[in-house]
Amino acid sequence: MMLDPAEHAAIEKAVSEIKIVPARTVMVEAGETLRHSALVIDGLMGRTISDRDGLRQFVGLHLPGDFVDLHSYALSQLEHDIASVTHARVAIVPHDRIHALVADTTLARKLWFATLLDAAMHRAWLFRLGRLDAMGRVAHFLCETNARLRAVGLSDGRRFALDLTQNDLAEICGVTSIHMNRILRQLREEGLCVVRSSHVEILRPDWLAARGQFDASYLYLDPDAA
Amino acid sequence: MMLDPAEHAAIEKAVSEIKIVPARTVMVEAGETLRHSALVIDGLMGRTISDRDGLRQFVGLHLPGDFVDLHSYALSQLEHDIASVTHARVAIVPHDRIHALVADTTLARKLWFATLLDAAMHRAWLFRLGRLDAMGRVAHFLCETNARLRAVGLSDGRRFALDLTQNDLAEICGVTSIHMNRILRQLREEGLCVVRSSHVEILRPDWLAARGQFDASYLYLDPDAA
DNA sequence: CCGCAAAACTAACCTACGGCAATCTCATTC
DNA sequence: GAATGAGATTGCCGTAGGTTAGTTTTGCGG
Repeated sequence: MMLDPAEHAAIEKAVSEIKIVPARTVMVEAGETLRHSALVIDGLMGRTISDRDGLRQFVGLHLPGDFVDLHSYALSQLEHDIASVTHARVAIVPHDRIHALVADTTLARKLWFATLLDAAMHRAWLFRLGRLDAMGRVAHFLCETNARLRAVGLSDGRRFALDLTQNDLAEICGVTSIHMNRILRQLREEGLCVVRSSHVEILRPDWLAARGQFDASYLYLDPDAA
Repeated sequence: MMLDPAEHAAIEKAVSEIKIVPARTVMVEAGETLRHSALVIDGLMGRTISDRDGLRQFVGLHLPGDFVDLHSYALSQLEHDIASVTHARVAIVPHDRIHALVADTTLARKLWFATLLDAAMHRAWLFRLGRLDAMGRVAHFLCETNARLRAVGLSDGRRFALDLTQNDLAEICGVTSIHMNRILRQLREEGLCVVRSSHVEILRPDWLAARGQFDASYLYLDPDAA
């Protein structure tokens, strides 16, 4: 988000509480009225929408450093759930303190920008679900996650830890977990990418990006993160 | 967006130009550097992402009254195209004038809110593509569009004009136009909904909402728009 | 009123993915 | 180290939706 140190400190000071969220726990349910937002410190948090049978579609995945629901500040209630994927720690920032923060117009713009990045990611996900087949979706997602993790120093560009079950991946990519298993096997057998027990290794990054038609520009990362 | 008259006037005064966009014209291409945003006056505008074969996925559809690319103000370049669907008129608002507008913190918050609504709609679209079958997607989209058009007085709750071809609908719902044709025929034959030559008539709104698992809350419309 | 293009529609065939039903492999706990 | 349970894996079969290759309708300019 390119916050300068002063802004960083200001946000840090606005934190009221550090919350521990056990793995696979719904932290916020759709429709709840919220008076604070959450910032991921470590672990993975997800935003999900459930269908009438309780089957979930992920609409976002949040890594350490991400504001999960900054938008709840302006919306005050959300139309989706917020749940932990892994065990996680989040910093709680009360809305009234955000209100004080955004008195600084520059910071206000940066926070706005952060929510716009989320929206850009939503659009990339729409493309993924609308135009790619199952393997393309997985490829696209892995490229995206690799790029994002790399930007926060959690990937070396080929290998990274990612504590998602095949079922989580399925809920992200809009396929069944059985089919996700088949796709992962294919990727493995073809020597392109190994996704196994919370660890991902991309053997042919260029190929994966082509297969998923991935172009990182929507992440608006620093140019140095080649 | 619930702007008060003064705010409305302020935005109107910020318009530099009214632009006519012929039907099916790309107005802004991904990657272009933008110095203004556009507000739809009449017609339909769409936001699309193309795959490598040029096949498009709609990631948003904008009706009269919508800001199409307000987010370009903070992002300055977009990762998707903006194209007219029908013949349209748009009001151009230069970014430097928006900069002046957002000096008013209240208005800044409302514009932020407007971009958050877009994001909420993206998430609903993600749910649509990720969890619904083709008929569910169409049902969901028609319910959404009906609700949105109703909010601006362009639908009576059952019938409305919608100048989309079957191919447009296909690009919105992530299916082929051939399959879209099959779905529309089914809806017609089962007496649920008639979509024909730029006109939609919903015969059984409740059924359609159930079929598409549609819940309008993500549109954050006034409560009176039952 | 004709000619043309775009859109709507149809049919026959094919495949990617879903659904179901097992089985297998771990890691955890007592 | 047996018991438990979550997750991974596999096979089989059914179907929603894609593909290809048309024909028919609609709307529009001349």
